[in-house]
Amino acid sequence: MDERDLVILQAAVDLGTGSPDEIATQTDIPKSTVHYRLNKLKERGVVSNDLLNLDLAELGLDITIVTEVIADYGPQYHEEVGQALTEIEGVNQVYFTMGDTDFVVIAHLSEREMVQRLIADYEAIEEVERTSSQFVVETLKDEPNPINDFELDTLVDSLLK
Amino acid sequence: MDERDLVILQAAVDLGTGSPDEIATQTDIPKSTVHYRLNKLKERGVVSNDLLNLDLAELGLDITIVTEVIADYGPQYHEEVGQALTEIEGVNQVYFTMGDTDFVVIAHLSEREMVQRLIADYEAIEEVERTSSQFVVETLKDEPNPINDFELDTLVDSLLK
DNA sequence: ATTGAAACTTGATCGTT
DNA sequence: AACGATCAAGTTTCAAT
Repeated sequence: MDERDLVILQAAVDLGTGSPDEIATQTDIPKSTVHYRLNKLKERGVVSNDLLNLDLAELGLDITIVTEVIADYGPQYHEEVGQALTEIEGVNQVYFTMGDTDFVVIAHLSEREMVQRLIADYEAIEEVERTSSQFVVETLKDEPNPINDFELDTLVDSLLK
Repeated sequence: MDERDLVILQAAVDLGTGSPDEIATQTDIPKSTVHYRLNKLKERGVVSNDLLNLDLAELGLDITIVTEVIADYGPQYHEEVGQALTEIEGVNQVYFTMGDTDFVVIAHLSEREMVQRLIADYEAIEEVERTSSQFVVETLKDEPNPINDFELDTLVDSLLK
């Protein structure tokens, strides 16, 4: 993995595509070179399926944190707090939930030090009252595409409209 | 959305690709028709980015549940329980965590009734001691690709090796 | 809306450096 | 490993239904 791989991956992520042609245009790297590099990355498993599955560990994002966030001041602040949560670097999923907990937030990080920064960022939001974080020791399943768990025709009633 | 759209989407999901050609071969629908249908689905936002981003609400999977699962019998059962959790229909993410909670599980469902089924499935696992579920009222962020939150060059140290 | 066929664009390969 | 040129394969368009 060198700078050139990074340039290619960055372009792929930005463009949301694994097309050698588009990446080549964006980066000014010849498309046969892009093609060659992408193949290497695929062989190594860093990238698969049109770049939309990335191996997080390979990319250094091997720390996952699940955090429950409780906010003050009632429901009218939820949208604002939620928005602030989504903007924190490393935050991947933000769910606004029913019950005592207000938000469940999942983040992927690259280094131990980022964990402190992350929690600090959560707690720096004015309306945040309390957070409770858990380290993920192992990710046992993380399908990019939830629909993979279903045969679509089991959902047929809600779909045929 | 009709049966034909479903056949096309199912093929796309099964094949893991949005290629009109491959879908046409798999389904025996002419590829220009597949192309036409896929464009309509893209216009409507049901599908994007090579079919790997699907609009869950559009697909009827508009209920999300976050569940904490606590298991008995110590760490030697974790792999087995974790495996069982991943196999439950609708379960999308399974994290094995440190702390009092053993697993965090995220599931996407299409109907209220499925929620009871889901919890029952969790609790039917022999070693599961207790579950605590929360409805997701709103998904504020759910990036399929965690790397989108980062400029790759901020991860450069861990990557350049 | 569907389709077969034509036109076009792109991805994959190859040979040279 | 890089890359320009080439070829194979794919996607997109089009005209007719």
